Amino acid sequence: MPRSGKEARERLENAALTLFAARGFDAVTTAEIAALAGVTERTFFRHFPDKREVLFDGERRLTEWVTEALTSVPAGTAPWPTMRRVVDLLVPPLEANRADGDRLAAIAAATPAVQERAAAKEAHLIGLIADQLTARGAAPEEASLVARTGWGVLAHAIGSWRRAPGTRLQPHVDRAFDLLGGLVLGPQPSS
Amino acid sequence: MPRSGKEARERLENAALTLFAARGFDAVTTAEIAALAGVTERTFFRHFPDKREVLFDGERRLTEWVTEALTSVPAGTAPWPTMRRVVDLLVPPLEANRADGDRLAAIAAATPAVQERAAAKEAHLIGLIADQLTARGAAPEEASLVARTGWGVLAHAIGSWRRAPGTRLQPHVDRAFDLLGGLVLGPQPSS
DNA sequence: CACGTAGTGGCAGTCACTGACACAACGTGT
DNA sequence: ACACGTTGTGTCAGTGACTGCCACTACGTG
Repeated sequence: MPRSGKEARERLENAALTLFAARGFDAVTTAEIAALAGVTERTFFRHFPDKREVLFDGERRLTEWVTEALTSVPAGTAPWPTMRRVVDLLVPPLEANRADGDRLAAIAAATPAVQERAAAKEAHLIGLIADQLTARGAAPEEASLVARTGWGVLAHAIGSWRRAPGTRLQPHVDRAFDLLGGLVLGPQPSS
Repeated sequence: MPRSGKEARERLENAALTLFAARGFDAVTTAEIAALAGVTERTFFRHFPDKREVLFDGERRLTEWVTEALTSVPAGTAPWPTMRRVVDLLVPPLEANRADGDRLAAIAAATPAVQERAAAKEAHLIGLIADQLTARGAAPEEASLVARTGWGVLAHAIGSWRRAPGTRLQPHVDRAFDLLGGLVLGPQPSS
C-alpha cells in the first residue's frame, strides 16, 4: 500500500534510530527495523543501499551546505581565503544540527563499521571541495591541499566543540585557524 | 597439519592478492581464496578478521614506522617541527614500498568497501600520532591539529607522487609543506 | 475506464562471518 | 618412550546483510 513512498522511508529512519539508540547498531537487524516500520526487509533496502546509510541520511544536507557556501564566495577569491570563508559559512548549519551530529558521533564511537563509513564520507567530501575549488580556477594541487587542510581544521574544531558542552562552534573554528597559522609560522624549521 | 601457521597465512595472502588482481575484489569469495591456499574458509577467518584486512597486512608496518620515527625525534622538539621530521622519516620506507601502496590504491579506487577501510585506517593513525604527540608533552588540542594537518600534507604529497611516475617522494613532500606555509601566510584574510 | 508507473510483498539464494566441537601436529617435561 | 598442553586446523550449523526476480496493488493520467 504505497501511500507516497516517502512516508515509509521516514518510518524506516525513525524505527532504525529508535532501535539503534536502545540496543546499539550491531544488535539490531534490518528485519527488525523493517518490522517496526511496518514494511518488509526488502523494502528497507529499496530506500537505503545498506544498513549504515540510514544514519547518514541527514548528512546529505552537509554536501548541499558546502556547495552553497562555495558558490556564495565571490569568484576570484584565492583558494585558502575561500576555504576559510566556507568553513565560517558552515558553522551556523552545523550548530543548528548539533543534535544530529552528536547522535551520529555517539553511534560511530561505538561501532567501527559506522566509523568507517563516516571516514569515507569525509574523504569523499574533501575530494568534492577540491574539485569545486579547481573548477573555480585554483590549481589542482593547491585545491587538494587547501581542501584537506581546511576541512581538517574544521573537523578539529568540531571535535573540541563536542568535548566542550555549552560553547559555540565559531570560537573553536577561529582558535583552530589561529593555532594552525601560529604553528606553520612560529617554530621555523632550520632545514 | 599445522606446519607453522605462518605458512598458511602467507599462502592465503598470496592467493587473495592473485585472485583480486585477476578478477577484482568483489568478484572473489573468501572460499575461493581459502581453496587456492589449500585451507578451509574457516581458517581464512582465523588469520584475518575479515576479507578486506588481507589487503592491509602490509600496512601494519606503517604504524611501526610512524612510532619509530616519533621516538627518534629528540624530546623537547615542538609539535609541528616534530611532525615535519616524522614525515621526512617516513619518506624512505614509503618509497621502498611504493609497489604495495600502488597495488592497494588501485584496488581501493575500484572498491568502495576497501576505500572505506583505508580511510578509517588513516583516521586511526592520525589519532595515534596525536596521542603520541600528547604523550611527548604537547597540548592535546595542538597535538590533534598538528597530526591532522601534518598527515594531510603527507597524504597530499603521496597523491601527487602517485600521479607523477618516475619522481621521488621527497620533493613532493617539500613542495606540499612550502605550499601550505605560503597559503596560511600569503593571502592574509582581512577579517 | 484502460494503462503506465511507482512502491511493495514474497521468496529463493549468495556470501561474509561466527560459535562449538573434535582432531592432528608439534613442543616439553618426566 | 610416554603423557600432556598448546596451537593450528577441519567440519558443521547457523546468523544476518544484501540481491534478483516475479507478481501484485495502489495511484495518476488520458
